[in-house]
Amino acid sequence: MFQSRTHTCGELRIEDAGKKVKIVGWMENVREVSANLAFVVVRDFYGTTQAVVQNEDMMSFVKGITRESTISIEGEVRERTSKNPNLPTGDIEVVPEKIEVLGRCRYNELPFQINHSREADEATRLKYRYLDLRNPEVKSNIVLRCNVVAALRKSMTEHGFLEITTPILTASSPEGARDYLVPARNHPGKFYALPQAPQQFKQLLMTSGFDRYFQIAPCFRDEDARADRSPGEFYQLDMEMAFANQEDVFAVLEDVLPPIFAKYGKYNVASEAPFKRISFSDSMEIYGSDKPDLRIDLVVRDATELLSDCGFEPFAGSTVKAVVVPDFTQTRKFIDQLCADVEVVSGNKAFWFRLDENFDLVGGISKFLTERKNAIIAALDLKPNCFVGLTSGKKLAAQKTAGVLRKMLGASVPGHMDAERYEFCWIVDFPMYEIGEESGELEFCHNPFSMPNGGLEILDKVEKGEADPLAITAYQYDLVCNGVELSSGAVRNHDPEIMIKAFELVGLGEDDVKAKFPAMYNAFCYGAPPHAGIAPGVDRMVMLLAGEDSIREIIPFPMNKTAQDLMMGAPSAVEPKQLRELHIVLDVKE
RNA sequence: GGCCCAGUAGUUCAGUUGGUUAGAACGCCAGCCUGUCACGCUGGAGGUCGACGGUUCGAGCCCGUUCUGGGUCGCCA
Repeated sequence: MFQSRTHTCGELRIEDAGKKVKIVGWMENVREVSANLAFVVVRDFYGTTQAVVQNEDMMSFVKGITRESTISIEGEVRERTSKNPNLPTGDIEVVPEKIEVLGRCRYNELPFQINHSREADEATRLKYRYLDLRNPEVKSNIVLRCNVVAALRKSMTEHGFLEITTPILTASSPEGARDYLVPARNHPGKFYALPQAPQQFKQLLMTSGFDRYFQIAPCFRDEDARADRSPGEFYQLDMEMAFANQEDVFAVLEDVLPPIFAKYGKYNVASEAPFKRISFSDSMEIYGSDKPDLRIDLVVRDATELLSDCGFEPFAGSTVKAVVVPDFTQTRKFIDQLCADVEVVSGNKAFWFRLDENFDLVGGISKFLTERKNAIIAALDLKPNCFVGLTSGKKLAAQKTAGVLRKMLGASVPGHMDAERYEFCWIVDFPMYEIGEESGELEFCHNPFSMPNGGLEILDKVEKGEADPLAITAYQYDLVCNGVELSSGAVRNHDPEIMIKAFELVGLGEDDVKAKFPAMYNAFCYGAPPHAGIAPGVDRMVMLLAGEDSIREIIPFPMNKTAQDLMMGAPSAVEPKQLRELHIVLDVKE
């Protein structure tokens, strides 16, 4: 039987000298200094400890052990004659009396070197994720994730929220993303769906009288991945509050998140309550994005009236946006690269000019501007050595391109970004409706569950032609941190009458509401509380805190971009018998 | 589905205008080394240059197709 260790590989100190100990772990390295002197490095979850081998029998035994085998070492702790101040255990070493191999690593060569696994090819890392995770650097992100989740749970519970789990096998939802479907063996031809979010369940909990709900909820969406979006599955800190409005929800997260960000984040400064509130339309106008990075002090200015008729062809009849950077000393090469990068990311061109130290407009498109030089200087408030980046196009395209330009300038021109902090803001007053690009018809902008600002009254006005449906905003909000959309939430529409009216405006009716959301509609007909909620993405939160650029770095067993688990071999073919039981006939084209 | 980037030793990469036997570092193997800690020194093994086709006297390099991976747009109530 395996006898337990007395100490971990991270805890022995100079005070332990003289003690008989047993340590266990992975044999990370053997430094063979001579024929009868070698240093063996043992690594476990907690750290590394050095053992020193000084007799020839033990030397030859150690030489026969492959790296990354698990071993146990029993012996005496002693003070090192040459200490290593860079290691917590660097003052001591273990002199082994007995070394035992617990689990032999059968390979001399690993797919990658454990301590350099982050440099290895990503597909290889994912296939051998259990080895990748042996790397303390990789492991630390998972530990961080555990700590953050535990802190979120604790804080939410302290705020009076109950953690309630909701079904994983549920009904397919007609709106939103593509569902993951699960065939129902006992119901031929029918399917469960994995939840895209516990949205309807949490709203039902509100109608059942649970006042404050939360859940670290797994969510499943069959959509394509991104660097910050894991394919298939992800986790949300899902929460909902009864008899609550937008500000009530804001107050909870403004209380819960900053201490956790400050404690566990790579940067230990987080904005405090209240977070800045920015309307969707202001955010698009000032920052060129609905997820502004407020660490950047640059803003987007409107220059349509000033420049659209200046004679420069791309500006004619277009919206023109400007980003002004004072004290600009970057080279022409830098500017050309910047414009090229903006075009790659946004798909639209960026233009520029400068005001030099002699008060002359120079570079870029300046020759189109000389006639109205004074007006431009006054309107954009230009000082010598100002750089002006310009974008144009339809309003939304000009805004978004300017947003990309702003972000790149902020990140690359020194002095415009205080990067080492977490800067939160709320984006509020999202439009309720939009004209669908494909259909050309009025459609819900986000989801149909949100309460319109103005309630039944404003919807009635739209119906009578007295109000513009595109001007209606919803009590719908995003939480943004450092340019990352952490969360969407809303005050929900709990009134069946308003719900039906909201649907009628997009050409649907009561029957559609009942058909699409039967449980919620019926439940709301039995007396529902006004309620509101939000669901910050746990993965993205941890990614921000860890300072990682890829979401896969903070997920224990991530899938690759095409939603495959290379380690487990998922998705995989199944036995014909399984398919028969599920009443499934495959129709796969080669 | 569109676009961009990458694919050369176990790993990370270099490879000039198309020209002899495709290199380096780390890792691996062997030897040396009595205080290493990214130990050091010497030597060695290790390659379907992602695949297929084309151009050429000659292709890792040029052209075409394709596969794989990543990024991005679409998509993500």
